[in-house]
Amino acid sequence: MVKTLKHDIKADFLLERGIALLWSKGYNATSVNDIVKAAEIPKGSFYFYFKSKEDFAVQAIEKYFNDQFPMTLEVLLDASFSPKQRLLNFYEFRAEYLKKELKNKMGCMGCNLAAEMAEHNEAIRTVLLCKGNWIKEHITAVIKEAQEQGELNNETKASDLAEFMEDAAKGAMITMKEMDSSYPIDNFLTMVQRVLLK
Amino acid sequence: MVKTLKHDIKADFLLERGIALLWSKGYNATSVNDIVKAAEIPKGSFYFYFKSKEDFAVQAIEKYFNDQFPMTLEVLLDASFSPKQRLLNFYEFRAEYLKKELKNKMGCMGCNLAAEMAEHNEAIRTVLLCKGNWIKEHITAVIKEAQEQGELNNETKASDLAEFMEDAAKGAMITMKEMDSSYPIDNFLTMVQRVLLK
DNA sequence: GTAAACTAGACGAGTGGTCATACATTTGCA
DNA sequence: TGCAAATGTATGACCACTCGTCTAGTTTAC
Repeated sequence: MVKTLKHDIKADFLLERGIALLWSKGYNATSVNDIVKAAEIPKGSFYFYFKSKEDFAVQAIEKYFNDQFPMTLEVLLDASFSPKQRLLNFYEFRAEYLKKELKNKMGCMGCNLAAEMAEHNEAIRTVLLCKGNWIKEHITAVIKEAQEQGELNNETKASDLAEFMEDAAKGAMITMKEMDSSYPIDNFLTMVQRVLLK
Repeated sequence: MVKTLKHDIKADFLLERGIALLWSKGYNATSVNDIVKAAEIPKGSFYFYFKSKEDFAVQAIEKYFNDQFPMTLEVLLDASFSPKQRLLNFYEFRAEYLKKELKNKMGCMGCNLAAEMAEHNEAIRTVLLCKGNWIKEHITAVIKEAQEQGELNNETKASDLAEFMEDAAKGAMITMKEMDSSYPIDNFLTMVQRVLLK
């Protein structure tokens, strides 16, 4: 089977519909039936486009990060702001998105799937790890810039600070779901502004 | 059905066996079959002890927190240390447990289940929220003590700091699973010591 | 003898995945 | 240029199995 353009366009459409389900319900609660119903294709077609449900999930995670992150990356790299201000803008932008678009409900798909699947599925763990590192590298680079310019002290290694902020954001997103409130992410943002990037 | 002592003991035993499964595999990947096999009881008996799988999960979460937290609470309230030192001991104790007992693999059951279930199951969301608040209240109280004694500055509201540290810990536990490494929780601990509780 | 404690087994619905078959489009060659 | 062969795309019935739940019944204890 050779991958044609048409094939890729339709596979991408299935991924788009499936991401919404995986994001909200997780891996095990999303069935292949759910996905084909959401995409309005017959069941049999699913296995023409994807090797397995696991293969679908791996590709869905890749697409999720490739589609979502560049939008926030623009904010992180916007040359009209100083490095430190770009970091603050970046986290504020993401917090607004979580609150407005997702209504405190869905959090981050990567984080949800990591909690559910990382221990028992190597393929999914690996792609999540890879995409997470990609994001942290970008954040680390901007922290380094800010440190070099004296905007931030360099008591903390840039990559450690990036890791800590990303982890704190993950936790806040989970508690948002638990509380059904924006308080955890608002609190995270305040702490980033007042303590971590002061 | 009247709840006898014998009944409760056996139900508790089922919960104990089930917690190990829920903790590691999550709600949807743990079947009633898995639970009765692990507890070596006939399948039919499950519904003698529990109303439903959801009811089982709610009780399992309650037992999980009631069994796990008191152990760490002792560290948090140990009168032979100052409030600030107790907070540091508390997080260090938990980090050691995650690394040694759980080998970076399983994280916190509450956090895992929140990520998987909070959006779609009110009963589970509610019990997780309630138990999470219970823990945060204890932490908040010790932070307040430390602030009153001048060990910590009171720029940050005690409950906000407690929330932030708990969220950061949750995120670190998820990344631990993702990376299969203790780095995120070690990094969390360092940041708590050097930045948050300095 | 009787009530409470317990359980076997089956229910219907759903699971991820397969496959023979059909139609559509592109290709190679006469 | 014509047309068959090859390839790409689409389909839903069907597989063996598992799911959570329940009823009808057996076993146990007093």
